[in-house]
Amino acid sequence: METGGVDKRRLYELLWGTPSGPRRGPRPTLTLDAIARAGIAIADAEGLEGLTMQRVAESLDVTKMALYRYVPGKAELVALMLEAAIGEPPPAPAGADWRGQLDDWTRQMFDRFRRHPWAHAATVAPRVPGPNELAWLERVVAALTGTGLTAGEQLDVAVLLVGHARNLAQHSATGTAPEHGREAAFTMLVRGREAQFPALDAALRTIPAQPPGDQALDFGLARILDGIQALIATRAAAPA
Amino acid sequence: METGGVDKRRLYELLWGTPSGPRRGPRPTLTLDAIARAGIAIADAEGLEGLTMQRVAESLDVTKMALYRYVPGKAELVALMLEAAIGEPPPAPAGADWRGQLDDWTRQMFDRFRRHPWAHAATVAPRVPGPNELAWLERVVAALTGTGLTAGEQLDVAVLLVGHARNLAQHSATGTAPEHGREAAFTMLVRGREAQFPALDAALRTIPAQPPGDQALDFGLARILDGIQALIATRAAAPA
DNA sequence: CTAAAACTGCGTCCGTCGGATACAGAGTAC
DNA sequence: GTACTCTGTATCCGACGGACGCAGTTTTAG
Repeated sequence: METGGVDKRRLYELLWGTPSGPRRGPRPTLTLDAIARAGIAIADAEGLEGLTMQRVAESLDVTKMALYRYVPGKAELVALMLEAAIGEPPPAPAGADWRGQLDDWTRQMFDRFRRHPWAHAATVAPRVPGPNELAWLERVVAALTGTGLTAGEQLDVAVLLVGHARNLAQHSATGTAPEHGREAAFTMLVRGREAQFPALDAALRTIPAQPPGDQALDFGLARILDGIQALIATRAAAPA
Repeated sequence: METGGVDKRRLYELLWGTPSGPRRGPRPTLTLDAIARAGIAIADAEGLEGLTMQRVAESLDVTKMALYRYVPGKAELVALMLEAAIGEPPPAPAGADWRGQLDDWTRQMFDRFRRHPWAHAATVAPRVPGPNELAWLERVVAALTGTGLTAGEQLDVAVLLVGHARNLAQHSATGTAPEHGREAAFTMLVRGREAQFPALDAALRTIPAQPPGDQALDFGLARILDGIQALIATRAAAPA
């Protein structure tokens, strides 16, 4: 049923193509953007499994097959949804150094992913990046320009940060349970198997009540930025 | 079609349950492990979309419905596949400090994810952790015991490292193109839009021929471990 | 002003998927 | 030996993604 394959050429046109001029035939009743937004609304509420061409069409008061006049298939629809859901990057915080900019950047990215939990699954497969996605990347590179990091390292930083934001957004949105933290779930599993997981058991015993929040995001982000800062310091001390 | 929902209670039994004693009726012709391994072989070759109950059954010379005597549904099968594919954690390198242990741990995890590209998609949804998954987590906590990090921080480190390994394994296995690196793909997109992505354009011009390998994994891992090391240093200097 | 051309939206159809259900046979415990 | 229970299978279903062709509508060419 699901082809799974993405029509890369057509998807590139959809993502980067300019709105065409006057065409022949009846006016299209739909817009790519409206379709993408309808899909986003459904996926936000019920996930990618709940996203059906039928449901998208219904929410737009159109037949299912009408959608295929705009989008080659479901895979390309999800790609368009992703580009629209990520949106344009927010303006860089004024007067911030590279660290402040990257910190803000990561938290903004985290927010987008958390608002659209399906986005994680949508970014697992290799994909054609859209204008918005490239604009986000541009922000990272711009923030790191002049720090002494090579271009390859700047891209590596972007990969590192977006990966962290995406990873933690998943943990935050689809937490093991609404009422318990992840520690409670682990404790239940370790109980009675202390011999098998001694270190884990000892650690879980010392854990206090977990304040809800994005503590894991903060922790990882601080470590990553500390590590980058250390590298920049060595580059500044001994420029190549 | 796909229920999407996982039977948590039944899955817990499958993952953690002990092999039952003598039962009545005919001997089962299959094993949970054999089914999981058959599924892994198919998913390794064709991804999760190519994984079908039908195909798994065929490769085991059984009817499709026979599988449902062992596994409640496809979601639980994938969970069992994941647990089997991750496998037991390798022995910790002898005589290594926490950094050496975590470095090795992350690379080993990276290897598992790269060998099974579908594992990333399988770990997007919240899940019931199996014995192997918990054993891997135990290794991280054990390595960090005595460093002054709190239990919560130790778990945060595990989340950070496994996220990085999983993220980079995806980039490595499903690279944008076999012949070009990611930089080549970006360059094609930025070309002609230099005004829109000035920093990215400038960076891409300075990029040398990219030696294939796991450079991005190394870079991010080094930054993360540097950041953790800095935190441990402050804890050692001012113990709470 | 007319006619051809092109494009939209839709109805119908198909193959495949995950899964429910019911049944016949095989093996075990009493 | 007999009753019970578990296995494997055959059949069936609804839902999904997508192909195809038709009819209507709007723009362009003459």
